[in-house]
Amino acid sequence: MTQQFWLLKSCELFEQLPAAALERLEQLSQKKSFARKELIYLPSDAADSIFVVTEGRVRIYHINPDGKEAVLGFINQGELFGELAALEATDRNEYAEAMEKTTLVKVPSEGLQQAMETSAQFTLGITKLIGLRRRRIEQRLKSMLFRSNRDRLVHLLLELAEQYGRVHPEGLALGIKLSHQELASIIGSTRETVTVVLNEMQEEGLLTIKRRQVILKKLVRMAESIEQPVPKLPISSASAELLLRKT
Amino acid sequence: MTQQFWLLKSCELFEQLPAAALERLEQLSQKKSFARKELIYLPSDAADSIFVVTEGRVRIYHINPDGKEAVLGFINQGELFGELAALEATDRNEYAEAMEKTTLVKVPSEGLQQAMETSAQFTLGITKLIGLRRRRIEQRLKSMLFRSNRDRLVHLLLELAEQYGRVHPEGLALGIKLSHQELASIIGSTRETVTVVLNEMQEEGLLTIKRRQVILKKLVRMAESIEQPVPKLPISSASAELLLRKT
DNA sequence: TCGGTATTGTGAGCCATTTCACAGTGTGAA
DNA sequence: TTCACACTGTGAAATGGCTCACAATACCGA
Repeated sequence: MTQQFWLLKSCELFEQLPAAALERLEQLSQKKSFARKELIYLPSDAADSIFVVTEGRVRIYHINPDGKEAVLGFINQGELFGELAALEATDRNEYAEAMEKTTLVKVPSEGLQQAMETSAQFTLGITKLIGLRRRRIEQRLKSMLFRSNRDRLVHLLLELAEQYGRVHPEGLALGIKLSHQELASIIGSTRETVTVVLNEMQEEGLLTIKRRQVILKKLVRMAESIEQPVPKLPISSASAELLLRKT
Repeated sequence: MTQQFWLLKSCELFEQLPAAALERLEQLSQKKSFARKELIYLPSDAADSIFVVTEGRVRIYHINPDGKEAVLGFINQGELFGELAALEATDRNEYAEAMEKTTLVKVPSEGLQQAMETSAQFTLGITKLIGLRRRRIEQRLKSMLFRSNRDRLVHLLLELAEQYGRVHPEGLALGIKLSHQELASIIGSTRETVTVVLNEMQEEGLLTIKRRQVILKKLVRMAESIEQPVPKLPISSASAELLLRKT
């Protein structure tokens, strides 16, 4: 029990809870480990808990009637998922799968609801999280609705840059490795098309791919091509400026 | 002031507030009227308030670089919109337009935030609303990702049935009139394609169109064709059963 | 280091959807 | 009732993206 205590601290959100409430929540929670590619839940499972990722990375996705996957998002260390379970007791309605060796803390909904009653700040935090993710999804829906395959890919790369961008001598490296197949299942395209488009963009000097890692070289030009603002990067503003100067 | 009092009662959500809080909120709020096709806000407007529809209907949409509209949703009497303003002070990031003569109550974010601190129940209500709408959007995204144009249209019609369905001698009539252009801008297609597909479905006896009103005749078959459950209809279960028996 | 598996590269043919252009048709306002 | 305008219908041509099939790499565990 004491070992487990403070586990939830890995997620910012829980810091807003008073110590007593946090402790009670921890006691209700349990730690779980998953191997790479192991399923955490399926659509038909009851949504009676949320999960905090203490280590690893999780992929949330749907499978449609003809077996294709549609990726809804990735959850990283320190983030939580399955949060709609905090609101209503329904089904999961989606798959969650560990992308690598992953450990989670499973927090039951009842405990969470108690916590929400305890702290308005905490509730607000949950609400903001749900709202933020809704914004992201709306953004993706918008880009799905009337954009070409290539534009959607550019869009996705910029989004990934915002979330996983790291400085690299040649540009901005994406700190997440995704196969062409995975990229395709995010933008609703096919593996082959993604291969072709990525290579086109490499020809054009917009990016390079080294050892399956994408490095964006012309952020500004890419952003302009889809008439979107250049994303805010998760790096120091000095290096950002340097990067952006290269157009 | 007294005239205005109780305006917010038109929206269920506010019933959860204690009378005092409600009264304060009403005093901060103001009633506004809009003509058909009048803009309520644009993407660059600051999101500093939410709106409750007391009369009429509102369309929420984006416009993409080449001028096409992407409809995100409709807001009916008794519902509210712009609710993400309750969480963060950012831009609207979308258009809101009155579809017909519409009156709204504009509630400033600060007042709302006060109210949220007052009542955990109220906050939970807001959160559920945001969560529900997120679910809907995810659903739409999913159907956009890997479905044909026709399937997306069927999907949309069933969704509209769920929201606006009314019993009609020949089947289930949709209580909302949308032009082919509008349908297209919801499913990310073109006006011509929607025309063709709708007529195909009419040929097949799945639906009829009378005076620009769609009447669904084979709900079950339509739902099966996209491998979705038949939607819960907003009508008495007796008439529902009768309807569904016609396959 | 080797072998097997996962991933990427590439081209030909095909098909759903878009685009464009124009002809009907309904509907509401004067 | 009439006129104008918005909406619907339709077909030909162009095309973006998908499917399929197979080759070439890269990567990882033993």
